Amino acid sequence: MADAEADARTPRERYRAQVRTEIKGHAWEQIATAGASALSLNAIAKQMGMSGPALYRYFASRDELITELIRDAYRSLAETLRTASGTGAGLAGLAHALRGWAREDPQRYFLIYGTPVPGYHAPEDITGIADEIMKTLLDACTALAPDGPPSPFDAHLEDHRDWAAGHPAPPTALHRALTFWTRLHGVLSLELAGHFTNMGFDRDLFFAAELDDLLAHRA
Amino acid sequence: MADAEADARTPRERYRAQVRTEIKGHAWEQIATAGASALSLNAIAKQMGMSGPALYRYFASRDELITELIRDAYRSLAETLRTASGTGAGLAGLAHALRGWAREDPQRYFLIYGTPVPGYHAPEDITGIADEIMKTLLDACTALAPDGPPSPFDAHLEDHRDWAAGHPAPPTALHRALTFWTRLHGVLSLELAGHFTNMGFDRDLFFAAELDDLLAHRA
DNA sequence: AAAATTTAGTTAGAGGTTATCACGCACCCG
DNA sequence: CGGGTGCGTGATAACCTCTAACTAAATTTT
Repeated sequence: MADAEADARTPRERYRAQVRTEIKGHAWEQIATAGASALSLNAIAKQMGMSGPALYRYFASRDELITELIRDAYRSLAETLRTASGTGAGLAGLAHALRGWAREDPQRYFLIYGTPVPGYHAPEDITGIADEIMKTLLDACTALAPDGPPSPFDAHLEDHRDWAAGHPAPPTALHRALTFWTRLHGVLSLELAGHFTNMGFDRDLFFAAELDDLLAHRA
Repeated sequence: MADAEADARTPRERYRAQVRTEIKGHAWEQIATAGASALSLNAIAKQMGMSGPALYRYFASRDELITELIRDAYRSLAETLRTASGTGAGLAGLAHALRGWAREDPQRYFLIYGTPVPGYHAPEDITGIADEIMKTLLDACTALAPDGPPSPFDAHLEDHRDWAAGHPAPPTALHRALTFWTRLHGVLSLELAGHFTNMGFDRDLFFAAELDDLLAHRA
């Protein structure tokens, strides 16, 4: 969890960066145990032994802190997937990396893919990270041999591939990337939210089955 | 939106029920426009022209109000699906009913399937409604002809079918019900959260494609 | 080195929230 | 028509975010 802003020039900046990451550490702890809506700047300050308003030297508002956490979550996910992509394990490797990352801290996953708050819009640079995530996903999908003729929806995607940001993936790969995303999110999100808890079946097996179907896609 | 508790015996109970539903009405309004975490009892009271603590005559706490809203959301979804099931449109009908219901009020959908708050556990009777939803889903899946030999995961489900609550669905139907749920939730959840907004493709077409794949499932 | 500036942290306070309490008043039932 | 029941009130406590004014310390400039 080495923070990028830990190595700064002047001692002042070093200290400032260190306090910022310590604040974020306590914030993550609170989020993991009580959810993002229960995050309290006051409580964080108390934990750090200083009084409330001091935190406003480091984050302009509660929303800015949360935005920063969202940014870090995106960065962490992007790095996890990039690493998994580097091992050459393909789409399946990406899937298991995603699931591992999500189960490691469910609330972090929900910070990205959970209930949206109606007013909120993520800052521009975050969509950049999201694009990188999509890129590694598209890479893995392109690596798979195209299996069968493009479906009608594949053709539609071919005509609306702006979101691929110039990635040279064939239309079937575009489609597979999309379904990879939505299907795994479907399983994962319900699993993490505890909707499977009294259902008795094996979550690992179900995820694996869903992944298999995703990989063994015929035309 | 006729509430079940609207027709009560004594005038007192009638009035009480009416006020309760009016409170819930304002609550839904707030949730739709600002999300559940921004729901404020105080604001509701102000809207209704009475002062804060009065609402505690009708709901013991903010949590109890939200729980009641969740209950109503489940009931509404169950009824919607039951109705769709009655029209004989099959699984596809259920899918479109689900999507229509979700898009009608995204925050209501997320109240059920969105980010879980770590401490919270839904009361017993809500799981009963969830069971009914699963039942109508299993009915529709059973109505479809079983297509091919059961997969290994189908076999696993056959051994862990407690969640089906005695429903006589064949294992392939159990599996299809599960994937229907998770896959459509995956698409729907990301769509409602706005993750598709700048991607250019047609959400209706994508949903239809995902549904087609779900229905045309080979072995 | 001393002075000036920047920055961290403090307390006080405004305005918001949930929730409890004690009280008055009105309604409904016997 | 009297008396219990229940509704709504204001006051209050304990939180919350966030602003403002001030102190003290560290850094930078002269």
